[in-house]
Amino acid sequence: MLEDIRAIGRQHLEAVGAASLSVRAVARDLGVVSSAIYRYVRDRDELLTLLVVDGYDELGDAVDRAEGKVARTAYRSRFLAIGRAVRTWAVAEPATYALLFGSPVPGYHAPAEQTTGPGTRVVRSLVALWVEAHAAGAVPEHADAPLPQKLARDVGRVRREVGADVPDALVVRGMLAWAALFGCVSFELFGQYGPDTFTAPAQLFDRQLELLADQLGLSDAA
Amino acid sequence: MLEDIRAIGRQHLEAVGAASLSVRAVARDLGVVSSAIYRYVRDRDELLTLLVVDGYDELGDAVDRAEGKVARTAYRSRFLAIGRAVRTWAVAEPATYALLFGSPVPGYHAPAEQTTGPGTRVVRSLVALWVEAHAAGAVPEHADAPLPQKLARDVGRVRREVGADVPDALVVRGMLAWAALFGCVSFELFGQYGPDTFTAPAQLFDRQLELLADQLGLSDAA
DNA sequence: TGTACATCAGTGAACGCGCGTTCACTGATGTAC
DNA sequence: TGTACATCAGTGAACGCGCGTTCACTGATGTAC
Repeated sequence: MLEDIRAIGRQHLEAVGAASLSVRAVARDLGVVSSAIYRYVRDRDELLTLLVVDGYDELGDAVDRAEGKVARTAYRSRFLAIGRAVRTWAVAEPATYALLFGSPVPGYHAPAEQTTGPGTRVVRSLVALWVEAHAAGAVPEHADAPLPQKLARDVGRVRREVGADVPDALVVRGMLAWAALFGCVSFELFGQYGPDTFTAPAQLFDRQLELLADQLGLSDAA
Repeated sequence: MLEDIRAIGRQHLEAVGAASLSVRAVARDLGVVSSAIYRYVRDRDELLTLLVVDGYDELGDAVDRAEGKVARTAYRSRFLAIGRAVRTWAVAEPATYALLFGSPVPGYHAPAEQTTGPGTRVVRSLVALWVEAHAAGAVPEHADAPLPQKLARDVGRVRREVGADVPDALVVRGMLAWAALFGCVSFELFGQYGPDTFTAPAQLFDRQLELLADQLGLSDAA
């Protein structure tokens, strides 16, 4: 039943968007009276949380699966695999992607306890990849200028939080790659390129990914 | 009056988001009966369009102003100025930014005639910058692999549309920089970095911009 | 095998709400003579 | 200066709608003896 709610919630997300997602409409499509939903879900917000967590997990699974097909030490290929998996999943589930990475839903605040775990799977995969690549010497030492004080402190905190023992420059370049990766996906999905501009968006994205890998200096062999 | 509608519409956008923007609520805050709005605006959709166009224009103005303070031939600085102006405006107007660059509003389709002009101002500024920089030799010839066929055709069409006589590699790198720039802004504004992660997001963004400029090989002097 | 009972998924009516949009209207303002 | 008229911004009632949430309820299912 919860499974059905999730599935139909997804469909409605696709049809009307998160802000207009309605308990009653989901119930209707479930063939059940609207109040019945409240047996499974406290709130409209909890329904949204369900979809958020579900989405993050699906994305995380897709990324793990794609990454699993590549040799652990093929760092550059792993990065490309992760990126492509993100895009592929996003194209298949645009509404859920929008829920996770688009504009925040006004009035809804994802509960951190349920959400941060699944919500950080992709970035944790990326961090693990960079840490391993750095340890293996598959990423060069970047001669970037030292960071301004505040940023250095922030980056230090981030490094400690994720337990990543890599240089500042790599953290910053990693964050750029991460944000840029999702930026490319969002641009495509949210229609920023305009209609009919790209007949082969996957090819464009692939190139963008390669450039991001270049920017990190990521190579496959150690 | 239209001016007041715009201003209050903006406030509501901030408060409740585009999907829940309501003609009645705007009228209420205007101190006017709800039907009065229809004297100025055909539709709820036209109200949204008003805000979209207004937002694009404000952003475009901000970008132009920032770019104007930098010497035309200081290509790298011009790029940084554009990027910073985008972020600054977005931070000041997060809801309008979300309307323009976040998830599409379900059920609303921006009318191309009114929207594409203002909506492409930033990217046209970027393209102009790259074309000039390339002509001046302030951007290197990138030794990127040739594009796959479909992408090459797409890129060719884009180049023709915008009248930019630059190599394929620069077009692709430019599109990455464009998407990445907005990706960084969206990540910050949409809360992807998590709360309290960056005390100095502007410094992070600045670094990301520099890296994007590096990736293009943009330099100031010709 | 048969009865008594508890559980609990789903019902249906009701609450109070805000929404977009229409329509005939009022009444102040400004123009023409 | 004074009157007649047109314009048109704003009114207020009404339409039909869907929403989230509550609450006492029904009735099938499963368990205990």
